[in-house]
Amino acid sequence: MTGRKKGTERRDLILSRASRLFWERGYAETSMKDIAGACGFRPANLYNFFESKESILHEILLIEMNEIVEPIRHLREDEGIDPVSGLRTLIENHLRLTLGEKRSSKLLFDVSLKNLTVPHRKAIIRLRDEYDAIGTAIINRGARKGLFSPDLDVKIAVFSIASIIARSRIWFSPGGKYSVDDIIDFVFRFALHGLGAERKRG
Amino acid sequence: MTGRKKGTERRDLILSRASRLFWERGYAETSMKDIAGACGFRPANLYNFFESKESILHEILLIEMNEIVEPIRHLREDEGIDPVSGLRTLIENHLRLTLGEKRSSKLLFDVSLKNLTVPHRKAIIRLRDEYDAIGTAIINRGARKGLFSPDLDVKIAVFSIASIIARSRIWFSPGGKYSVDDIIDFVFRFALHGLGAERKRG
DNA sequence: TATTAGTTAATGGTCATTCATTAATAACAA
DNA sequence: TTGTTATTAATGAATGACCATTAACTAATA
Repeated sequence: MTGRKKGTERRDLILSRASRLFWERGYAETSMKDIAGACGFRPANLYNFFESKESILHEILLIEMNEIVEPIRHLREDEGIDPVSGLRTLIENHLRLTLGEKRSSKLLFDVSLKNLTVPHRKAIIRLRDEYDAIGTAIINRGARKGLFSPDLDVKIAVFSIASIIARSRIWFSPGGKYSVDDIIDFVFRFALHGLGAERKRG
Repeated sequence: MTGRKKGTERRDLILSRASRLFWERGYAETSMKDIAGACGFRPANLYNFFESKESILHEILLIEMNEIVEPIRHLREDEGIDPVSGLRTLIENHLRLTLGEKRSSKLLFDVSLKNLTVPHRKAIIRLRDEYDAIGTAIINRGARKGLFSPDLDVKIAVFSIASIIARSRIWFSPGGKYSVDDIIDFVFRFALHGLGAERKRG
């Protein structure tokens, strides 16, 4: 009666179901039994595909962090791109991923880093630092061009914008008053003005 | 050999030590043994002062949420107060509490609501809603007076500002490059401009 | 035949909580 | 002041549940 599927297929299934559970309930509150159950098999079988619970978390964070960073990586060095539309791209990409299918009310990234082993944690933090560097580069370029306020601390600005986005998970309810595009428009305008850009209408 | 202290004194000790642990490690990652150990006695003794682990969490959240809301409660109705300085007061009070002594890298509020029983959760959410209502009132008043942009969604604006503050816990490091006052100044300016206030220097 | 998805059962651990008990203090009576 | 009782801080030990992980095994497939 035991069916069989290809290996990578099973890995993907586990990652996807575990991701959903981690986001919904949190890492500590999700058991291997829960994950196995959501996949339709027994806990022990998970160990045929992953070393440990922690390694599942690590792989999920790695994948999702890469999804955030990869589409905007080119914005870091490219001097030709308008800083304002660079900012818009960063915000839009990050928000679409944050409020997309896997929507939930928890903050997996913020909270679960401590559950990782040191090398695993370093790998995730490297990506987070890259995100920060991209945002910093865009804003610095804008400030140099006189588009943004010159005396604003850029590091805190990037943290602030990322915070609004990351935490939108908590209060956003799909099908509610606001669409994802509404949020994108708002956050873009809020950030743009926050950075000191001129307003079109006084 | 068993010493004795007054009851409320012990309750306060437990709340203070548990709060620190919850903020540092998270609720699920903190055991009753940990809390008892931090207080200098055995787990069983905790049940002489609290009904359960969950009730400890609830009381902590209630106290700390009240600390945030109480000092700004009067701003909700008071029409006489300048909206800009009202905004400043809200941000400053919230940030000082967020980055104060109990500084840590976790987001207790955001994450641990699910660990509460329904009535306990409702009590906390009522306070969170009150916070939102205060912020909304201030910004609405400012928009009516022409100080802030008239076509900005006020609800999302309040969420955004609160998100920057709540999440500053994660990246702020005391004794580092920035002081708490630096952060307050930044967030105030960022929010003020984000809301569409005129800038002093173009 | 070799591989591997999947199983059951067991291991050792931790967890929150309860119970019965001890001992120190407070409250009160004589 | 002394003796008595009630209260309560604090304990050790036990309970039952759940946890991540391992080992030994089965069965389908390539």
